[in-house]
Amino acid sequence: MRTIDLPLIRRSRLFAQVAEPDLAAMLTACFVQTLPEGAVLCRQGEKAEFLHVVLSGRVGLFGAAARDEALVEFFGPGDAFIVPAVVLDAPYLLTARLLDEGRIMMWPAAAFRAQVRATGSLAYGAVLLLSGYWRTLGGLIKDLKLLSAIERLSAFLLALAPRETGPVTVTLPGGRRLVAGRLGITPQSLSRAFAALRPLGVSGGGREVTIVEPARLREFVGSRALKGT
Amino acid sequence: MRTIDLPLIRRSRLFAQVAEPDLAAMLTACFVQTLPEGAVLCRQGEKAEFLHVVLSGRVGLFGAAARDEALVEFFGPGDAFIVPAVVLDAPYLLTARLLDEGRIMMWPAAAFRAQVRATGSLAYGAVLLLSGYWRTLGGLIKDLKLLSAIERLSAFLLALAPRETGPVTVTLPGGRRLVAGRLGITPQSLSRAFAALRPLGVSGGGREVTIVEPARLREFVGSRALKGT
DNA sequence: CACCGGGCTTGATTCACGTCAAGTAACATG
DNA sequence: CATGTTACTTGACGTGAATCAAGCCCGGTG
Repeated sequence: MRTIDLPLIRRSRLFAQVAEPDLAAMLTACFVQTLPEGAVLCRQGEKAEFLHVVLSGRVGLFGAAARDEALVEFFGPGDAFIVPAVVLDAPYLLTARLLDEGRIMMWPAAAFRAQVRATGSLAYGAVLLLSGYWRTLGGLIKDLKLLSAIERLSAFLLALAPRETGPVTVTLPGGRRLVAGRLGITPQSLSRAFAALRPLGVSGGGREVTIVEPARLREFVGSRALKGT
Repeated sequence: MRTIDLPLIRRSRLFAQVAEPDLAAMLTACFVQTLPEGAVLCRQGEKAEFLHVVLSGRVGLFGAAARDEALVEFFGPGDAFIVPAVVLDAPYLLTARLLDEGRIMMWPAAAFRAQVRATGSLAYGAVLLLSGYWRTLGGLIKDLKLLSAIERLSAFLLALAPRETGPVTVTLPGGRRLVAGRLGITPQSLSRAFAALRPLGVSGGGREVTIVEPARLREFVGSRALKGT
């Protein structure tokens, strides 16, 4: 555990309410690893052994099936994922893989379970974290069931853009292949979706995409999709 | 609050770890309502005002879009839903509607937020509850992205069936329209999906469906879809 | 009994997206 | 400089599911 990691750990929502001495005590059981891109942190079907907290880099959660796999969600610094598998002491539902090189804090499952049960402030942090994730997944399901591929891409781009009216340039979180997985479509379809959005002022080179007029895009997806919200 | 409700409340995972005197104190802020089928408990986009705990009946969470809406998940007795919106003090992401007549406990949002922050055992219960829900949604997304409609129906039926080998009769949680929404397809497609499964030993009258040989169905969905789990 | 309305099924057609297959561009490697 | 290699785009074609449109079955009502 390097001292350089501490501020990153502190910043996680999981620890926001934990008092300083408690935090120090908790972390004695943990260790930090630097891992390369592509490293697998946990595998679908295996028993939960560690809670992982992302300190740097990004992690993707994948669901595997016969031939292909789908990205379910991804996480960045400050996120603690697979909390559910750990607290319920259940097998991992998904496979986690590093999308970049990154530093990951490992927290032995049994120790974490005991801490959550014993420390109210940690449990509260977990509630906040899980609440955010639940909303993310709920929104994802809504999108998958109700929106077309093009609409989902629009919504995705808008979510990436800061709430502005002028032209914005957003950076895609990874290659197009990854984005396609997140949207639940193939890379080819993603390409077509980008082409379909070009007339609406979405010009995309490589990993950078600029939206000429977010309002227009917002109106497009809004009119076709969301009523409330 | 009727005394008849207490055992139901106790049974909820949310309160599993809460000591008896604490529980009594918490419940002073709550009240219980009997509501008819179709009653709307909360509406997408509105600010969270109550946490709802289902005591009897079933509740569906729907996402609304321009013309249609999709069922995201449903809940039964013991479930406390929209915890995330309440603890984050954020607008509801989804609309909740009663699928049957049912008794619902209402817990004012501010009071619940304060209790979760103050009472570790309640926060721990919330962590368990949310963990379960996260896994449900994660599985749902995996299914939506990787499985065909027929495969999703198979998996859904198998999840309803007790872990048996012999012929099983399962009861659908509501009309076919509802099931179709849950699976992310139209009622017509559901009908066709049932027809497609008939050769595999799935005979469906009305709301009861009997599976002649669960193992065969399991093999069907397994071979085509899930590798690990 | 005739009548009607809602839920389920079935058929014909349409459409979105996946699949297969080239083709292009950027970059590293021999 | 030729050559992979990888990432992205584009086109042609097939398919799964939505849509449109009847029919069917069943319970309620006059």
